[in-house]
Amino acid sequence: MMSTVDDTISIGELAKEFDITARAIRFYEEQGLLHPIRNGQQRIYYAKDRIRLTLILRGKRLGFSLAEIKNVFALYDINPNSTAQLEKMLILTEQKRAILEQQLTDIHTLLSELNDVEMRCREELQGLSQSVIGE
Amino acid sequence: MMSTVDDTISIGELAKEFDITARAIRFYEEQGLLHPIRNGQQRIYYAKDRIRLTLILRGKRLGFSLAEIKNVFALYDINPNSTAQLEKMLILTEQKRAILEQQLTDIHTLLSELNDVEMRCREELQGLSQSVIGE
DNA sequence: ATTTTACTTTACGTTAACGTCAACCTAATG
DNA sequence: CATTAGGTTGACGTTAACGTAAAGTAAAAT
Repeated sequence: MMSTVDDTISIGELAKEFDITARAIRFYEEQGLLHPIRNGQQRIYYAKDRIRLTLILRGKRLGFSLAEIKNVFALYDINPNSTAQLEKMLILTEQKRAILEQQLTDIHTLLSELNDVEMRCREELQGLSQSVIGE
Repeated sequence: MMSTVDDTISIGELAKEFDITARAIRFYEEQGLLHPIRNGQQRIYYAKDRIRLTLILRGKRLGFSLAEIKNVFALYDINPNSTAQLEKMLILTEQKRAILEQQLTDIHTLLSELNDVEMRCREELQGLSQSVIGE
């Protein structure tokens, strides 16, 4: 067998690497988010597919739908020739930005609230252990 | 009619205020996230319900499920008496914190990428207008 | 008095994002 | 050569978070 020193991986390896199922990866392909090359019947994945997957999962963590993520990909893929397209793209990016910045403030709010809960917890625990010691 | 100067509102008003449907509000109640008082058959909402709704919607924006949001509410509602409960609570808040901080880095990454796209767009547009002027 | 208007419950429909078989292929291994 | 370990394509099932339609109630306005 030839020493095929390439950077390609199978769907199973890719799944393991990203801790998702092969089914999910095939689904992303169905939805047009991935376009792996075939070796006969089997899918083979390159580094660029890993990058795509990274972007997909990040988008998901942020609450974007797969359709929205596909749109974002389109922003990168379009060869921006027409002024109209470019301006549409600017509008889209602005919308995303607004959502993301709302999320930023949401997260900061929630984090500080979590801090409060945590502090109250620790104080309670402190009090409990004190009363046990005191007994 | 008496000048019932109270701070209560109907489901319709609440829906309008938060720009969601009454159905959604009833659904949150079904799931145990809201507990409005009744006036006969009708639901009436107080300020504390508004606060709850604010928290629900914020949680949703951050990608939490309604079940998770309910759990977070439980964190506040529990009268924390047992050490075990308090420690369980600390574990939960830590998990949330980890997720939120992951989201923070995700968002910063995405925002800077959006910046790149935007800049490239503006440059393209600049180039186009230049070539038009030059003609 | 009747027509709006706003509410109620019940219940079935919908969409996204996969999970979960089933039935098949195919390369490597004992 | 039979078996295991991966992969493949259907195709149907599942869950969350509501949407939507039907049928009834209750107060308010005409």
